This record gives sequence, C-alpha cells and structure tokens, in this order.
Amino acid sequence: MSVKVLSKGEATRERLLDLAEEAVLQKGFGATTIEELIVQAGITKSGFFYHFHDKNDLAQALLRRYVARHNGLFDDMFRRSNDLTDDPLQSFLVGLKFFADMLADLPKTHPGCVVAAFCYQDQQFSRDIRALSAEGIRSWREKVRTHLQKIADTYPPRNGADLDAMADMIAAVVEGGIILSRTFDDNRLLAQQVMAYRNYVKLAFEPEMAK
Amino acid sequence: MSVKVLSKGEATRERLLDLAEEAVLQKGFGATTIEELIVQAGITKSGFFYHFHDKNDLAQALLRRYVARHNGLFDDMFRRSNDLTDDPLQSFLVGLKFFADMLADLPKTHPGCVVAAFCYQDQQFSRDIRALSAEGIRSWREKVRTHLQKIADTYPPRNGADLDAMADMIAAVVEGGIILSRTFDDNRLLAQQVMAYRNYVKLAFEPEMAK
DNA sequence: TGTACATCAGTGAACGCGCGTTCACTGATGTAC
DNA sequence: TGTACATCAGTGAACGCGCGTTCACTGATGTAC
Repeated sequence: MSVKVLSKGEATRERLLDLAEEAVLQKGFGATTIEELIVQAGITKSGFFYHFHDKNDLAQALLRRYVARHNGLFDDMFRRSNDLTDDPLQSFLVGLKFFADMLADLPKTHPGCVVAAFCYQDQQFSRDIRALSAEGIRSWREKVRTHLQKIADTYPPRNGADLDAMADMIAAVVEGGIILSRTFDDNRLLAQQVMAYRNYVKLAFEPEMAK
Repeated sequence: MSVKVLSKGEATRERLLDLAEEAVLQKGFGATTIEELIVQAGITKSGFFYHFHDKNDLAQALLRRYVARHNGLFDDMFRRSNDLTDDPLQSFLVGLKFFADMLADLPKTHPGCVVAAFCYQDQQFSRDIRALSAEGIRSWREKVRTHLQKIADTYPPRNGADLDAMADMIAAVVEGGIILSRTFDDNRLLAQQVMAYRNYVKLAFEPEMAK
C-alpha cells in the first residue's frame, strides 16, 4: 500500500468524498446536500464546485473510489487465506471466515453499500453510474467464479450446484445481508449471512464425512 | 380474495399509490415528486393532499400496502406447495421453486423491493418507516423459520446449519438478488439466486443419496 | 535575487426554479326529516 | 317528493425556501528567465 502524499487541494477533495460517502450511505444521494458537506468540510459552496463539476460528478467519483477500495480489500483477504493453505476449498472457506470476522468487527451497524445505495436512486445519471456499479459487482463475480472453478477441479460439486449462481450469491448475500442488518439495526446479521453462504459452499463441495 | 368495491375517492387513492410505487422503485422516494404523480393521475396537487396529509403519509401507506400484499403472495405460494405433498422438505423446496418461477416470469427486470428502497433513504421518517420494514421482513423470517423447524424434525440437518441464519437468508438472497438483476438488467439473476438458496436447503437437509 | 506570469484552491453574492405545503373555496353525491 | 344540511373529492392560486449552479474576483504558492 503506497501512502500517497496529498496536496492541500487533494486532501480537501478526499475529505469531501469521505463526508459524502457517509451521508450517502445514511440517507441516499438525493437527500445528501452539498451544503451539509461544505459546512463539515469548512469551505464555501463555490469551493465545492472547484473540486467537482456538479453533483453528478461527485457521485461518479464516490462510486469509483468505493469500488476500487473494496476490490482491494477483497483481494487482500483471499491472498491472506491463500497463504495459509494450498487446498482450494479450505482456502476459500478460510477467506470467507476472514470476511465474516471483518464484518462482525465493525463497531456499529454496517454503513451500507454505495453500489446498493445508487441502485435504488434516480436514473438520471444511470448510464455512467450503472456501468460503474456493474463493473464493481462483476469483478467480485469473476474472482469468486475462478475460486469455485479451482475447487471444483479438485472436489466434484454435488449435483444441482450452479457455479455461476454460487459466484453471484456472495454479492447477493452481502447486499441482502446489509439490508437485513440495517433494517434490524443488528450488525451480526450480515456476518451470519456470510457464514451461511460459507456453509453452503462447504456442503456443495465437501466430500462425505470421513469422520 | 375478496374484491372490494372501491368508491371514487378510494380508487383515486389506490391509483396514486400504484403510481408512487412504480416511481419509488425506479428512482427512490426522494426523487419521486408529487407533481409527477398527480399529472399521471389527472388531478391537481391539492387533490393529492386530500388523500394524504403529506409526503411522509404517502410513504407509510405505500410501505404498509406493499408488506401486506407480499405477505399474502408468500403465504399463497407455500399453501399451494403444502397441498402437493406432506413431506416438509419437499413442500418447502417446491414452494421455493414456485417462487423462483414466479420471479422468472416477470416481463422485465424485477421492479425492486419497496422495503430496500426505503432502507437506503433519508432517515427523517425512519422511526415509523423503519418499524414497518422490520415488521415485513420479520414475518418472512418467522414463517420460513417454522418451515425449517418442521423439516429439521424429520430430517436432521447436517452440522453447521444455522436455522436462524437460513431463515433470514431467503430475505437476504431476494433483496440481494434484486440488486443484482437491476444492476445487470437481467431478470434471470434473481430467480437463479432463489434456486441457489433452494439448493442450499436441499444440501443441508437431504439425506445421502439412496440412488 | 528579483520580477512576471500561471496555476491552485478557493471566496462571496446572486439567481432561479422545483417542490412540498397551505388555504379559501366548490360542485356533486348522500342522508334526515 | 321536496328542502336543508353534511360529507366527499376535489380546484386554483399563492407562498416560501432549500438547493444546485454560475460568475467575477482573489490571495497564496510555483515556475521561467
């Protein structure tokens, strides 16, 4: 991880994105006003428009940063689990456990997913935003799909297991789990869902108990 | 199903709710304006405020109707599957298949879930709205949990299966599946996810193949 | 080392319009006697 | 059967303010010669 040195302007821009992300996750993009961001950032409204052409531009920057960040996080997790074992099934299961633990460790309710927040948002800017969201989820799908294929090469999956759907399911379970944990204001639900997904993968591949 | 005869005013109100639901699912509640609803409904703005105290009131009515409707749908589906077989596992699996088929048959992309749409919305009215959403999801959880318990009484679940998480998982998979199918504009993804969930249930309970 | 110019990171004031909300009023239908 | 009153389902005009956007201008820092 290279820690870039930010110029003064870049730091302000980054701070605006931080504030925006928090606000968007809490109440959606439409309800997030430029006014509230600049008050917190301590600049004037015109200062905001120096950094972003318009509100749409903010949305794109936000989503772009979010997707890049979380892809990195995801990669790190499975790289760590890959270092622990050569067995593809074990590696994936351990990676999912890491993931669940990380989610469980969040201090309060999961803040939500920016992709999902935009999914239920105005379609005005949808062409670019939709493409960015799709790209973010697609990269999860492909990475997981690769894992599953490697597993399947060693452990023949039980019949009925659709590996494509199983690859997509991690995204579905996370997005749905976030909705659950936000709705019930209970952080554990999300981690529970990831563990349930892990259990599904286990059942689908693990050979009959030798024990 | 009793078809209530609606008075003129009730019909207009219902029409406003229909229009609002469609708009909210497409672009969120905040971006849905009263103006656009009344234009489509063919009344004036003041006419709207005859039916709803304010916009918040519309949100509540919308969510209330949505939850009630979808609970009914869900009940119907599993009642039909219960009529086909006495075996609790088979009954649940068939019910899930019905569900997936219904979702696959939607003419275009799933319109989305009102509960999720409000989940990523402004917290202003959250006290009432949040409670309504939670109630909606909770009723799914409890119904499914009952099914799973009945299944477990006959078929001992493989170890690792957390029935509570499995009960919540249907909601997670549906909410997440909606986000998937909207993001990729592909209706099949949602049905696929429900089938993947079905497969998980099958693997978790089904005894080793006799075949 | 000093001067000229360019770029960076903003300021301050004004605009305009969309959107939710209010309020006094109204024609049609229902009900009591 | 006719009249008086009440309720239903709205109309029409006005208000006000929050919010995104624009535009001319500015002090501080960087770079060329």
